[in-house]
Amino acid sequence: MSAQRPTSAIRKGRTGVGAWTQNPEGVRRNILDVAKAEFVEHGLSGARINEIAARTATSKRMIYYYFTDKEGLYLAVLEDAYAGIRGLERSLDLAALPALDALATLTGFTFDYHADHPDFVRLVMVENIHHARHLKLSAKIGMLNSSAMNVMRNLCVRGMAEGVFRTDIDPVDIHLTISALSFYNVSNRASILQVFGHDMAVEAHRTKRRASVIETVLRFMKV
Amino acid sequence: MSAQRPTSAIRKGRTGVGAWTQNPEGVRRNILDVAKAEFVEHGLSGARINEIAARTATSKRMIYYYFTDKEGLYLAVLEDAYAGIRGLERSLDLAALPALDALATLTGFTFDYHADHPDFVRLVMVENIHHARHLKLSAKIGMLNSSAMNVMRNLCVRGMAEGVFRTDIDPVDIHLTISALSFYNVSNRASILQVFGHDMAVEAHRTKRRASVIETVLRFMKV
DNA sequence: GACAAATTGGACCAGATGGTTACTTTTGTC
DNA sequence: GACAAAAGTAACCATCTGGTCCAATTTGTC
Repeated sequence: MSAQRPTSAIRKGRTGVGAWTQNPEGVRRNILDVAKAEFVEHGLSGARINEIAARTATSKRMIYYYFTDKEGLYLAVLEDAYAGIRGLERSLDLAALPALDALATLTGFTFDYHADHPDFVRLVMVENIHHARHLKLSAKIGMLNSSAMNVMRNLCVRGMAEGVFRTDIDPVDIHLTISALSFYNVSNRASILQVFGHDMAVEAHRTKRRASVIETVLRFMKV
Repeated sequence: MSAQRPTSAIRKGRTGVGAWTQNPEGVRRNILDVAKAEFVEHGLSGARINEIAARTATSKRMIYYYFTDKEGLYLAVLEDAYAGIRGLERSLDLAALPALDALATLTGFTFDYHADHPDFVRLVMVENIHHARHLKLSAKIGMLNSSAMNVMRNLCVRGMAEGVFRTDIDPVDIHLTISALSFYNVSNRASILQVFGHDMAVEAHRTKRRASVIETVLRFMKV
């Protein structure tokens, strides 16, 4: 969320004995949080290093000390954001549910994750504006994301075996559908509000939309 | 599309009698085309006025002459892009078709429009990054967009009357679904490619996805 | 031919921007 | 206590950036 003061170290503008504590992780974290907020708000080109430095509990010096340059900082923010989503699907334990319930759960979860993490959505938007150049660059992010597809693939196989899913379904296709329906409300919130006067962040709208998305996915998959 | 030379006027770097012709519309158009390409590629903050000027058949001087400043230029580009989509739905003559066919046609059309106009999609992304601040500002764009919703509303009423649509459907909801499923493939093309190795711009993928989207919408709407 | 609009050319500018340098001090650990 | 890593301070820099100004010429129209 918003940048919090590191638990130790860094009391800006103070020098002398006992003025600060070594806390590399804390400083990194602090910079990362502030930078994320800036990149989310203004995009990669729009974000200002000086501004980030100013909002930080530390200094511009430390940004370059830890992240080399603007691109390095942005990449670190991106990787940090992706780190948050990975493995989350696994915590769902879909295997315990009948395929149809599992699909509904997975869809609802995906919808919620996007709605609850607009920052992540906006970073992905920014990244797409830049043709996913940094995603391409990041070894870290690369492998971790096929896990989501594996979950989907397994679920499809099981649902077909149970006889509750159509057998001509492509896992990639249904994954795209779920992502699209979860992503769009958040990514295009501003233009939807402007054009239709409909704010997707309003609790009632969100709840209704959530149900509708699940319904859409289930109807598509059912035999 | 890409910036074309104006039909008359402007042969860069030439002076003297007969060197150029007055052509306000041509010059405006030329600037607009170049600017659009730049904003689409780099976003609002990332686009460089100097770069735009250089790619233009005319000069930076003329950009400010016609568009006042960067924001003015961007707004003009945005309005121009929206002007392209307006009224297009009306040319479909959905009324001539049974409601189900009309819905399939409208969905396919929306899908195609997005796929064929990635520039438009990217401008909308950029605009959303900026919280649709300029959309808000533009009187021009404001009114024109409710037309799409009217088309949808009429179709819904008719489909329900025909007894082929569910009666508990919200026109806004189905419109969002169609938009989301049309928008996402284009807006997130780069990250989809990166994460799944699946290029939505490949003809075969696009065709398959198109059919799937229509199927999704129809299944959702059918009684 | 007068006059406004269109167009050209290019120098110029102040402030912002990403990034660097140089140097010092403090901390933590062995 | 030695030493490297962590942190701080603050000035500095080259370049870029959006934007302006000046000064002139050409066109089209009435």
